[in-house]
Amino acid sequence: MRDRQAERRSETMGEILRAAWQVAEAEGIGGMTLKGVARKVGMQPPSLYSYFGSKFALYDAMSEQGWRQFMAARRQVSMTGEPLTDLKAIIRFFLDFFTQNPARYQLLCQRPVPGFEPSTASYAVAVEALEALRAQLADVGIFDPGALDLLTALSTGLADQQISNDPGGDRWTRLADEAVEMFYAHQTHPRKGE
Amino acid sequence: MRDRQAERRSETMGEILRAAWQVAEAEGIGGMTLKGVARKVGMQPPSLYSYFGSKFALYDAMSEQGWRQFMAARRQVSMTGEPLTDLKAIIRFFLDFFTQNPARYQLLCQRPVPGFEPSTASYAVAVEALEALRAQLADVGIFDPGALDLLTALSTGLADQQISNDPGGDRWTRLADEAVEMFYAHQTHPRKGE
DNA sequence: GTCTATATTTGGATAGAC
DNA sequence: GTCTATCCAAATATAGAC
Repeated sequence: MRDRQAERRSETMGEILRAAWQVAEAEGIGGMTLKGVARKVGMQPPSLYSYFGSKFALYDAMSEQGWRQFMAARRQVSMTGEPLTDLKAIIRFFLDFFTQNPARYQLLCQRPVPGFEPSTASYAVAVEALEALRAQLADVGIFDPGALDLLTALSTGLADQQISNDPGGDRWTRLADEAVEMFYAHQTHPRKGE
Repeated sequence: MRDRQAERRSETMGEILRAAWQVAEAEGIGGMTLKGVARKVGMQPPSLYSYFGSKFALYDAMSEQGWRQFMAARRQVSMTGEPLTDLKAIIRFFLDFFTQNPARYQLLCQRPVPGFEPSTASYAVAVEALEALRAQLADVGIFDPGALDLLTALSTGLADQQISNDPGGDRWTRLADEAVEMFYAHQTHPRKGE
């Protein structure tokens, strides 16, 4: 038999999370307040404590949800089977996903809230996302861990610059394909020892 | 005749700034409080207002000072005259300068404090730093504005990943030379139309 | 489960004495 | 120029009624 009680509860938690993201987007992740979230969801601030034990717990749930959404959306990116093309698609997706929502980038990829660190559960999903990128790289024949680190630096760097210095624009995101080509060429045709 | 009054004053401002950086380093840039700064400098919080009109004004002074220190330290980097070698040195310097002090990176390269934006004076120094990098690129024969953006993304990406995911280590900073080689090779030997 | 009321803390900022 | 005292606002969190 269905547990309507539990369904309702998780539904409300979803509403709160959605409201939290909206507030974070508008005020910055550090500027998000329980008052703002409560108002957006039509509650009084104390009521939120029935669902999340603290503000940090809410941050944590947002973090985990963010990475789950990342993975879910990532699976929707259509792959062609051509390695370089697919790698480009993944990186473009990464940039879209995060530049589209700077608060998400801050919470998931940085340490914007003094004192807050994601729980192990939330961290695990992030690791999963990194592992997916590693697998993608392996598909195109790149196995060097340093290459993976270089690619994450390149990706987050583009996202970060885009968000910080040209919000809403495409000054950096439009360099995505070129960046991947540069990266790919470097990994597959190293200058050293050739 | 020397204005001892003014000298004393600017000296004290320097002390406050130094204390502010220490607090920011310890608590995160967003966790910096006037109380903490005052205690570190041996004052009561209200006394700070004789020197800085608000917390944001203090942030702004820190930002400007940070970029000035960046430029000053940058000038000390010894140049060989060999384009690629010198570019590597600049980027290594950039990474050292910022990973050495994450709070500095946050304040100077990101938007970590909701509501705070650097004043035009402070921003001007940042622009100067970017201009210096542009000139450096021109020296090695690279004039494409997109290339400059790509290099800033690469640099900040390495710094960001280093600070966020391996603080105190060198997992990303050690990739600096390789990153510059990759970048340089890409700019000087483009695949397209060759 | 949600509310009102309130506790608690904290931090930025001002007033005015010295 | 620095202090004490204080204000004000905001935000997290708890207690207890309904």
